[in-house]
Amino acid sequence: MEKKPVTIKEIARRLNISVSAVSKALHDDPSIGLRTRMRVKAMAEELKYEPNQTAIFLQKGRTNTIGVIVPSLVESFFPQVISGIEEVANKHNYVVLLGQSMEDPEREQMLLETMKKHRVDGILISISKNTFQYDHLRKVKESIPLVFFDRIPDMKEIHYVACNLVSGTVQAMNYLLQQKHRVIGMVNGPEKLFSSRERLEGFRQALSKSRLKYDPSLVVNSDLSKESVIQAVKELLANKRKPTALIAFHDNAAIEIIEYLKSIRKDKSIPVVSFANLPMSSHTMFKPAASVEQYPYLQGQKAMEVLIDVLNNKETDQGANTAFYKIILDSRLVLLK
Amino acid sequence: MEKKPVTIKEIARRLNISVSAVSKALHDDPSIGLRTRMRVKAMAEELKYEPNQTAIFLQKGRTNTIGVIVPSLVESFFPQVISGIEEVANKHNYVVLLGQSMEDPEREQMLLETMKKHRVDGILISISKNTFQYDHLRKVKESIPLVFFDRIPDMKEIHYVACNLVSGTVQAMNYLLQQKHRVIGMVNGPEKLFSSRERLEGFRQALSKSRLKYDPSLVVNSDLSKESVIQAVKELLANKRKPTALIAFHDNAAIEIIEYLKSIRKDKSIPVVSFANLPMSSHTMFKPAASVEQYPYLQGQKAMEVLIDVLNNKETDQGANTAFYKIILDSRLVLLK
DNA sequence: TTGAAAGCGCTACCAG
DNA sequence: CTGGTAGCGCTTTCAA
Repeated sequence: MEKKPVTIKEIARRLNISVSAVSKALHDDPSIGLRTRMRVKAMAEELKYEPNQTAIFLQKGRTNTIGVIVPSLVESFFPQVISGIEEVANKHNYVVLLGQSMEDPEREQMLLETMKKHRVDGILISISKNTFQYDHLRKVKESIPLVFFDRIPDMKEIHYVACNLVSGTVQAMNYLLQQKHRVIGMVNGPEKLFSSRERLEGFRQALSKSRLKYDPSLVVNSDLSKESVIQAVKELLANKRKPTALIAFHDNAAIEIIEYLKSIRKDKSIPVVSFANLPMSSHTMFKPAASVEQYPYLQGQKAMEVLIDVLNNKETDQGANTAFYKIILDSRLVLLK
Repeated sequence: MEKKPVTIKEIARRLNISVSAVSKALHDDPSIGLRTRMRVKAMAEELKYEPNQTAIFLQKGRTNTIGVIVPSLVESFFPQVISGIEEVANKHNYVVLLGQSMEDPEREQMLLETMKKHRVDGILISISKNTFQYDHLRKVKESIPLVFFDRIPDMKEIHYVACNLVSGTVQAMNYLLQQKHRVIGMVNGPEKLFSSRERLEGFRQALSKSRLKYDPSLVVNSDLSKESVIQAVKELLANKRKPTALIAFHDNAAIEIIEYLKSIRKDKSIPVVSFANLPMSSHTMFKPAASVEQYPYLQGQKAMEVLIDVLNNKETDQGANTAFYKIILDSRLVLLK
């Protein structure tokens, strides 16, 4: 099941020419005579020669490999992002090294280091929801181009692509406000998460545009576990101003919330709007009334494009590059039939 | 954002010793005096030396990287397999190069070749549902250890791990037979798919054990697209012996089927049993009555373990290894509440 | 038009 | 205990 691979040297030996000639011939270097070029190609073909990439990697100092770190593939948002990444990566001759952090900052750090060791040319990462300390990210950023997507750390001087959740949240709020809801509650994510803060910002903006006042007790943070989400709902329902509509952090949370509301027979009265992390085609029971689409596939494509750009500029520029990509896609509220 | 990396040679130069001494010191080679070993380590630390894996890869002839090819990450079965793979891969210091074939045999071939170029140590693959021609697989198998999982090609002399779908199908049938169904229809997958044939086999075995005769017109193949699945259902319902229960190829198909049956108001009368490819926790409307669990995570773990074994034996054995792993996990029918 | 040689960074073998 | 030295397979000047 294994054969010793043919090398350029072997071809040279058989043809009684030098390795450098072979190398050049294989690359169609004009300085090599057509005749020998042909002979080399023929021999390469015959011997089924395949260049040893690892040697080329060493020589070129690049691996044509990019690392992708996601919190978890189980959240179906990320497979879609990865598909987008893969599409443009392959088109540009890059290959994808995958790692799941499992929402564990230590694993995240370990993955970053492993990928660095493997000399990936760049890394695309969506940080774990428990990552609040960014030293490991900063450290890696010193030596490898990093592009963040979807879950962005609160750092300066980084490249990232994400959805504009502020406007998404505003849209979600407006939808509910239009339906005459005046007391809207929000089950948010971890307080330190960038995207949680964006949601909060949208929440406040929408209220102020409608000349309603912001009541902090109507926004409850959760760690997105089922228990914590339901706990948050309980708190909201116990509020003196009881909300008549809810905004959930994402579809998974929304589903838990709706299931819970149904179980306590509040389903009819309280619509829930959320942020998409599921392919909403799936015929879910406990479906939210509307969801903010975040275009995972597009995010993946964009992130990879950014990385490729950074990689290309790195070759050209000498060091001190101070331009950082901040690509912000517009999210869009989708009503679910 | 980029620094020129420290090499072993640099450390040697600064310490006025040889590179080989440094290399050995770093590896705690006992032949190096404690004193110099310490000095080397200290210097390495100070300079933040990190070994260049690509050089080591070239030298060692292995990359500690394994390729994983799945049809698509969107089918949530595969992310779970990958998680299993990743778990044991990381434990053994391997890293995962990912590729999605998108059910396209040409892309599948392209991915195999790319991974081969990148000199992965081995490949885990679940073939696309349109792959009926195995030349590309055979070719790669010549030079790189291949382990198949879940979707197995009809080839000799391969390693694979899969679920025993025959017994799973028998269980599913028995479940329906116990409920006094005597005319059971099956919406199967592509005829050439190994797993389709296993389902068919289970279908027939169950019937014969119950002393019922097998009626070929009650099994209809589909390509698993929504249209094709619904077409299959229509055919079955139009059969002279109209089935009173159905077995679907997998949950996705089951959902389409149930949705269709509801739309034509047959829902109550026809239970549907399927094979799990969804995390069934998801609160689906149109849920099948029962589903055959296929343990994706476990399959991933086992497949990776097999590969590691093959890899280790390869080092030891000289060529002619004739033992092939065929790991068959038992599937189990799970009733959905 | 071709070849020799240096070197990418590291390991390993063999003398001292 | 330590240091040359010879590669791993390939690219790339620089001479010839």
